[in-house]
Amino acid sequence: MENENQEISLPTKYDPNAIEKGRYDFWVNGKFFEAKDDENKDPFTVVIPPPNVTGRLHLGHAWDTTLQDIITRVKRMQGYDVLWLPGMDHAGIATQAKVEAKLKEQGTSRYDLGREGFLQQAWDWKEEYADFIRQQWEKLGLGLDYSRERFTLDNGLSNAVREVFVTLYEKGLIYRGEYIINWDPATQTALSDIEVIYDDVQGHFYHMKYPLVDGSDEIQIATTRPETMLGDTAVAVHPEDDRYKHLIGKKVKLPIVGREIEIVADDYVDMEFGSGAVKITPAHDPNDFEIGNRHNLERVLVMNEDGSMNENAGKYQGMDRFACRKQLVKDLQEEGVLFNIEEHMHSVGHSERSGAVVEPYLSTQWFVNMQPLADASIELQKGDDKVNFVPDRFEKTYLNWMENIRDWCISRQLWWGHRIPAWYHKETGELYVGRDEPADPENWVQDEDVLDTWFSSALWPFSTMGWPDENNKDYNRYFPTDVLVTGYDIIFFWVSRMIFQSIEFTDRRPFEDVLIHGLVRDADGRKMSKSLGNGVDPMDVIDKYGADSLRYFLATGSTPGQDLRFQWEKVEATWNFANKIWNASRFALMNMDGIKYEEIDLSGKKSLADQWILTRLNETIEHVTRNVDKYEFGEAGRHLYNFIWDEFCDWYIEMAKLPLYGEDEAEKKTTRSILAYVLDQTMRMLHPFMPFITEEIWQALPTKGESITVAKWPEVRNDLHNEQASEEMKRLVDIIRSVRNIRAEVDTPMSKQIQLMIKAKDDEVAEQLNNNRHYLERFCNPSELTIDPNLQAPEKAMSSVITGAELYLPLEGLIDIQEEVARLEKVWKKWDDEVKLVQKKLSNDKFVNKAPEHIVQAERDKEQDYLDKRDKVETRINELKS
RNA sequence: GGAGGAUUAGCUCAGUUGGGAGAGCACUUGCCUUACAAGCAAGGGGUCACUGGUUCGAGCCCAGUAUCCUCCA
Repeated sequence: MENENQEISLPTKYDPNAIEKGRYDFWVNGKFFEAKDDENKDPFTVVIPPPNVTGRLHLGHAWDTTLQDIITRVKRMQGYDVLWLPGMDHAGIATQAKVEAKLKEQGTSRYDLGREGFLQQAWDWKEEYADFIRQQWEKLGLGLDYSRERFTLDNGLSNAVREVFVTLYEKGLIYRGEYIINWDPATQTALSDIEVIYDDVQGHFYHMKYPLVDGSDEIQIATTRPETMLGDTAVAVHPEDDRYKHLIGKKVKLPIVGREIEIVADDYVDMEFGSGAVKITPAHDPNDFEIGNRHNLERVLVMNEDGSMNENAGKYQGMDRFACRKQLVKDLQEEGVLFNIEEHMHSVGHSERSGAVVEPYLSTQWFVNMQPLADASIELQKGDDKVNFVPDRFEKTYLNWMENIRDWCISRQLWWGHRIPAWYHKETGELYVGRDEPADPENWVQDEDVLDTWFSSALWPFSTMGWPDENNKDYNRYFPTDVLVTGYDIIFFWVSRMIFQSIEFTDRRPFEDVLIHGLVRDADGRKMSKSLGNGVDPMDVIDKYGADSLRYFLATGSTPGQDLRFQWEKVEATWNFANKIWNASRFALMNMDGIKYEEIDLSGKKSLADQWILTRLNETIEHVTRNVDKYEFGEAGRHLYNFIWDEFCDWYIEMAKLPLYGEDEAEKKTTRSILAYVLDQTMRMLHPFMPFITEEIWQALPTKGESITVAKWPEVRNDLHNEQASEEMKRLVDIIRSVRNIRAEVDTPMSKQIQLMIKAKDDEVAEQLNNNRHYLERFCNPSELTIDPNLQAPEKAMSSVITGAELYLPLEGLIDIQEEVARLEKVWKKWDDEVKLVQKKLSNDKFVNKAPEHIVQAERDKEQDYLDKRDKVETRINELKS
């Protein structure tokens, strides 16, 4: 007995925490999110961009995954066999840094533990944080297929990585070589080009002079990194530079060091810049390295891997690079070598991970020869099977990078990652690269380095599906994937690399579409960062306003490709929306009288409001479906918002109260049916955006099915469409608004009854209005309601003209004739302006002749309407004046 | 230096094949109407950055200018 009316005791306020609790378990236990391998359905696949196992998810993750969740939930409801594959990334440098920090706190280090011991620690870390991330996915309500969760370091993926490395090596696309790479002295590993962030830094330009060995002259050079002079092996000038032509081939004596180095000619040198002479340090600068190659220069490395100076730095050995710079500058000044220091703004590379100043450093590393792979990627974009970037402008960003591709340094001096499958023979030094270790492992030593994390991420769309086993069921069914969702900040890091690896190894694009979104910024438009302390934890937002509010805000807060500012007020506004939905449903449930799904009957005699809301529902279904298909979630969300709040709540529910509170059982049943039906359909459309509240409401409503997650996506029902009803409804709303307006004008609240007289244009309109006079009675609260085409306008009354009718509100005592005339004159002016505007258009022959027929006709209709209104207002003014 | 984005109401942003500018928040006024006062009703507020061009018609298309922001070199 108590349970029967349980819904009536629903709290008046929407409490997200109460609703969201336990719902995810219901979904996961029901296996609603698992791909079904159902041959009767088309597959639809998305792979999650695997978050780093380093820590918490941020708002960017929440945004990215919400978009994917919306896409996959819609597709699931539209009848696809959906696979949304979850997983995480081992994040080499980032994770290793965290684990090392933890070890340091414990007073130990990776060197104490050894490689095996350290890796065990890292795996423990991974397990802990993987759990943490899954909990966050749960709170966000993501419909992930956990039965297929993958990790970049698991056996299958490691296998794929090895296969790719060895194959590329065998094809000559991976090579080992000595090059200038970006060295991070803090983490002591190589970085790829895109892991270096360039910042403009206020530094100095140090001007020095090197004396010629024969003492005949000196040559001026300048540098921003004076400590590298210790490794100078030449000075270069432009071959055409008349100032220096006579010095080419001569030698200068390197100050401090005492080494004799040659003056070489190279047209790389810019004659206009500085003195026109450049010091050359092949081991510490990429351009100098190239010049060194051309002139067979010695490469003198003066730094250790930790950024301290090495034995080649002479008396500076052991000093940190920056301390050395300071001391060296002092010494050079004393010797008179360094004669000027200039303030200088220049761009300095910093490690994306550690923030340390990156050192261009000579080192032996593994590289991918990118040109052939990039060529194939560019070629792909010329065909029908290209990757569709959304918005498409990002294709240019992508292609531009591919067209200016540089070789990819893939080795990292870390322990946490895929160890490079290369071995060196202990005796002969012979190199062996293979899928398996050498047959006689005791004679070989494996390369110490691991691969760049992105090397494994690049394989994610197919390595997660069982590749390289090309007979794998998932690989055959779910690959290529349908859409990838990610931020524009990792187009180069990840999107590009997935594309070229996929082409190379599967001969297909990895995904049909790439939906690119922006960055989440703070309310002031700044990037969220640890140093600024302006980050917002999505879990805090959820705790306060619920996952549904956060998700709706993220999904509708911007347009594709644009950044998104996080504002608490907006999340709160979304909560208000959820609360509105909650209360509308509460109202419906309270008046449903326990109607069962089977009892829902839309065939009964429908009221104007019924017909209208069903028509609007159709239109909303059309708009939402179309926009969701285009990834225009903002537009889709707005259509839902407006439909639910402005139409369903503000008008339909209010109008439905008439039959619901009345006596006619048939009317009640139809109204209940329509309330249930419209809410059911609306909840389905809103579900991908706000999964929790919609499931809660849907379960409470008379609906059929186990869960809204697997309910069918709404479709337009032509049998429930009625344009005529929409027009009649519009007139009714016009009248009600006009009356409210006049009431406000004369300070007469709704509670006070007024007399309402409506002069309909003709009998037809009069009949329509009469058929719906119960609505006018409810919303206008008239003491007396007259609807008559032949109405005699009363003298003392407020009036209003709408399309097809005139309204009069005799308000003796409240009405000031002069004020009313002044008010009407404003109204007249408004209509007169409209008339002039439209007539100007219509008097333009070019418009009439060239514009489409329906546009011209619409203008003619408007002209009639405005003229009619203006004249009626004019007549009224004259009546009042006389 | 190259590429891209932004510029619309006080603030944050929509505006999708070019056909009379919208939302949320904020503001003003009136309402405790039995779903919701975190609500309801009414209202104020914009030379759509600027200058040209295309067009019968431009917030939208084209060219240029200004300011801001990103990416690449």
